[in-house]
Formats: sequence, C-alpha cells, structure tokens
Amino acid sequence: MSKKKSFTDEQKQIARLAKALGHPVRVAIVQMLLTQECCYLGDMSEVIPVAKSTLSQHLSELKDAGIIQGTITPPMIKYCINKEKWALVKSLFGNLFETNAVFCESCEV
Amino acid sequence: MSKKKSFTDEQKQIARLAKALGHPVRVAIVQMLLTQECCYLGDMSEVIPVAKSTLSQHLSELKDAGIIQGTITPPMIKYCINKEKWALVKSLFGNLFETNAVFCESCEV
DNA sequence: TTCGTAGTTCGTAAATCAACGAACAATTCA
DNA sequence: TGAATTGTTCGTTGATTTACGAACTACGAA
Repeated sequence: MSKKKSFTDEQKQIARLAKALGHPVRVAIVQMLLTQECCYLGDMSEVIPVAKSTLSQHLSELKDAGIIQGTITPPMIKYCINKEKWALVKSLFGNLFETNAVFCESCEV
Repeated sequence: MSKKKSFTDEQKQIARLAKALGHPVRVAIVQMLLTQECCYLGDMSEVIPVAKSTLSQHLSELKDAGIIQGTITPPMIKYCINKEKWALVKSLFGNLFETNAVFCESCEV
C-alpha cells in the first residue's frame, strides 16, 4: 500500500468542471446561456464560428458535465444553464478562490 | 466574410486557465501551493499518486498557463502561485459567476 | 405522404494529452 | 573527483479531443 492518497471528490469535481470550461467555444456557450435564459443551437451557430456538428459536440460535453441541460421543444431543443450545477460550480471555485493564499515573496516573477 | 465573430480575449483567457485546471493532479498542485503545504516536486510526489516525470509535466502546464512559477533554490526548485495571475483567474471567473444569470423556469431538470 | 427545419451521430483525420521509466542535467556534499 | 539528490527531458504508447461534412432522425407543415 502506498501512502499516497488518491484525489478528493472536490479535486475531481473541480477538474471535471474546469475541463468542461476549457475551450473557448464552451465558454462562449455558457456566457450566452447565462445572459439570455436559453437558446437554440441555431442561434449559437450564428455567433460561434464552428460547424453545427462541432457545436453540438461541445453542447454534449457541457451536458455531460451537467453544466447545461436541454429541453425538447419541437422542432428545436432549448438549452439552458443548470441552476443547481451552476451553484455548485460557483461554490467549488469560490472555495478555491477564498483559500487564504500564501504567496512566496522570495520567488521572482 | 462571415458575420460570425471570433472569440473574445476574455473567452480565450478563461478557456486557457480552465483547461490548465482541468485535471485532478493540477487542481491538487494548485491547492497545495495556495497554502504552501508543499512547494517542491519531491514533496508533492509523496502525496500525489503519479510518477515524478508526470508531475513535472503537469507543473509545466501550470507554468505555461502562468498560474505557477518556479524559483531555483539549489538543489531544489520552489514552486508557488503567481500572485498576479491568480488575481486574474479570480477576476475572470468572478466576472462569469457574477453574471446576473437568467435561469429558464420552463426547462425541466 | 412529402418537404423542410433542427439537431445529432457517423466517419475520418490530425492534434493534443497523459502516463511511465530511462536517461540526462545541475548542484551539493563527501 | 565521485556519489547522491532534485528535477527535467526523451521516447513511447494509448486515449482523448477537435474539427469537418455527410448522413441520419424526428418532427411539424403543406
């Protein structure tokens, strides 16, 4: 047995969420959804410069991470931010940011 | 010319930083450096269950993203959080989180 | 039933990521 | 000078990501 610990749930969750936000397309999607309640792939593809199929894949990743959700409203699918998950995102990153950080004075930049 | 705009600097910066935090090993590193629990690769490798070479690569990624910095203090290298960059991280994510989000009531979870 | 719209999935190709051990610097200490 | 320590780089192997157009599904409207 090793003394090395595995990762905490918090570390895994932060990593998962950060990864989901780790691409400009996905950041753009989230920003858009945050400011306009919900919208459709078609709307996004007018603004975000990638193929619709690519956009759809990015939407899937955000969905897999739980950050967004889609509701079928034929013939379209309405995407929006998942309220609960977004609260979790804020809370997890908030914890990290509120860490009373110790910066190293002797380290040059 | 397309009417589609490219990505804003903010979107690219957030994505870059989020990507850097998008792995449990790197989250663990940042958490330790924030509190200066460990500052040397050797210390970290006693806690984080990956090979030293792998750890070194993760440190490089965080360094490339500008989040951490290393100072040579022979025979070791002392790592720490880059104060200015960390402030930027907080500010960028802060902006995102402070967005007055409009959640869609009609979307089921 | 046929057409058009909205979005997903498929198939493919290139690039990047993640992981490991081995080999390699650089430096201190004996 | 030689040995030990610290950390990086190399070389390799898979897995994952990103991107695109083409093909497909699902649905409402004509």
